[in-house]
Amino acid sequence: MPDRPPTLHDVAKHAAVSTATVSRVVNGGPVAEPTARVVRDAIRTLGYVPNPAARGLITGRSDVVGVLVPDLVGPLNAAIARGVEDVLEAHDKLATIMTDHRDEAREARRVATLVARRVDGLVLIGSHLDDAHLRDLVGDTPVVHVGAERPPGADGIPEVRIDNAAGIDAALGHLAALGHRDVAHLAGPRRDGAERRAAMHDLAPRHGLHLRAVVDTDFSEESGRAAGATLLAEGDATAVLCANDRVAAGLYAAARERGLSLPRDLSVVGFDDLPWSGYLDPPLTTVRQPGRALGRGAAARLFDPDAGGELAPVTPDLVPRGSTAPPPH
Amino acid sequence: MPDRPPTLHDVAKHAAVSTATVSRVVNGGPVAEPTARVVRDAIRTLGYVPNPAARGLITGRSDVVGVLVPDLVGPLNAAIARGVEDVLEAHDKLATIMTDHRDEAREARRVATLVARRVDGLVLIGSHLDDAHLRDLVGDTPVVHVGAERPPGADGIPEVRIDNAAGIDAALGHLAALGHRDVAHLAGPRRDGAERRAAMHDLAPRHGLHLRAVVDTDFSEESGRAAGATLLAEGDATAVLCANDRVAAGLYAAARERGLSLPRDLSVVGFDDLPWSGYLDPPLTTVRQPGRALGRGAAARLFDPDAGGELAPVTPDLVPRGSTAPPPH
DNA sequence: CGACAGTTTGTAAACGCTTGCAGTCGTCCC
DNA sequence: GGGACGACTGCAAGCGTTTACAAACTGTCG
Repeated sequence: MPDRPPTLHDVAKHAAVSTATVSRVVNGGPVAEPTARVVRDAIRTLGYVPNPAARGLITGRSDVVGVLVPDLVGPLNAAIARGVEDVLEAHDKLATIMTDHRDEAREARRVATLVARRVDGLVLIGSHLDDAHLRDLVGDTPVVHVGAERPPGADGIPEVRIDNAAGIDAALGHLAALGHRDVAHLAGPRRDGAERRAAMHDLAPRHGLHLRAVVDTDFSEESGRAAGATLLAEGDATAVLCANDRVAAGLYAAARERGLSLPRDLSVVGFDDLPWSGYLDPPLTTVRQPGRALGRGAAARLFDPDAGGELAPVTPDLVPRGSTAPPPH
Repeated sequence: MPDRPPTLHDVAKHAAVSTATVSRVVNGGPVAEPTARVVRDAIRTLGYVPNPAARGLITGRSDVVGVLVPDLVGPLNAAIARGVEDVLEAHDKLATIMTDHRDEAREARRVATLVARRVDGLVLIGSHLDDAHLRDLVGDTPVVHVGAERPPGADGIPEVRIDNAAGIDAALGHLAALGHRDVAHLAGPRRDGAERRAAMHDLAPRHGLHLRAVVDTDFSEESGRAAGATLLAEGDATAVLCANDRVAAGLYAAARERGLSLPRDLSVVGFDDLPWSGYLDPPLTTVRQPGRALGRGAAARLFDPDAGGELAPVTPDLVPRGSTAPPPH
């Protein structure tokens, strides 16, 4: 191994040409074939590898994009990161992943670090930062949000989201196919909750389903248990579509308390596909957040010049497991 | 936002000093307080942020370390990455995480990419590369392995591993405390398997436990089922310590087939704490791989100048769950 | 045969920063 | 009072690239 990695100069000297020529060979500039051959040989024998830092100094691009992930424990965020990496790899760029931005200040600091490093773009997953602050931090570095719960009208920074309606649609189709006619919904708050609820109202009829009841939750398991108890007391739905998996877990508890057996007496569908959803008893049929596709979409957005606003939402898919079955009777 | 981020020159002009002085202020060189104040003000009003690429060109350091992770799906690798990040953050460095190096060629390419970027160090998790090839790729970039299954004697590149004996010791202590006297072991292959098996032989007596049987597996669930069936046929142990969680899951199956109820008839302990281990029925008591500590150890190693070889192994901890209970009778 | 377009190559000036060296002061000591 | 010494500061030379710009050819065409 060379003590000091070879530089453009070394190659130039070795090939008896100017550094400009070597640079052109490396970056595909106009250079006569014989010369190019000599240079390529020199590069090979010296084991020359361009130093991206120097190039970046001039071009202004670092070929790195920063990814901020709240955590990597669940498969969803990991999958998103993975999707981002997919497209970065295709563009010969690198991802710098930072995790665990617990609070806004911490996250802001990290964004600043990344911007200082002149990243070519930023993918923010589940960000806390409001648009104004963010804009201020990043200057004109391209940014994309993934799955941040932001107000619907927040403009400026593009965002990749899933198509909640499509997810609900898939779940309803599944239930209809099993023979259900009467469904209920444990709804959630904020934007995702609202969209899912709206989709229930819109789409249930199209599957020939009757939406018998909607009870609110705050997305937590406990609220799911409480809302589930309320729902089950009415007892005229054979299937419940939950706003997320946590709520579904709460509904499991409520059903157990009532002495119901799942999925014999009641079918349950979740939303998100959390890591443990497949290990519930019975394993939860749920709508999976398509993490990798989300990540791909976000990264693609970074390179696409076309203007801001919303991106085409990504379609989630249904994961049929043991919590759904034909209705009783 | 400025069209072009301010440079050292801009600050120097604004503060009426030379760029050298500004640089010294930024990096804590010797500069008189009044001057420093003026410069600091200029930096603040201009919003100057040093460009690490330029610095790196000169100093040779990029303040980035590369982390190669096979995947981010399980909590273990994510935790390792997190641990690495912990210590990097303390050193004002950044982690560049690349995932999914499925095969050796792909991994080699990624290592090369990272080295070309002049990373300050490399943390390789579960690497496929053999030492010679790796050495060749990285030149004198510091490298640390985490949890690679390499031959025990492989020298040169430091490696962080867990203390398998300590893990076994904790598990045995747990079983002894519950009142068990007769234990068995479903052993695994390779280095980890061998160490765990050796620890069983060494340590069981010290806990007053009698190691009644050892059956081999290949770390797979199916081999665990088969080996488990063999083991249960003998039936003189009240607790089985499995080489890993997969094997333990196999043993669950074997026990079920035999009509045994866990943990009433048999206590089972796993090793690794896979994502689903807590969702088995009963939830598996297991020895958890301390991912974050592993990551911390690895990263710390990167900065420590002290010489190669093995690192102090990291102690795993026991996660008591539902698969262990006092022995029957 | 000279001008002209094209092609290929080299020259040199950036890019934003660090750092060895040398200069400029003001002090201290004998 | 003069030299030595320190403490600051500026000058300028890099670091490894890219990239206008210009130079040097090769043919081509009139």
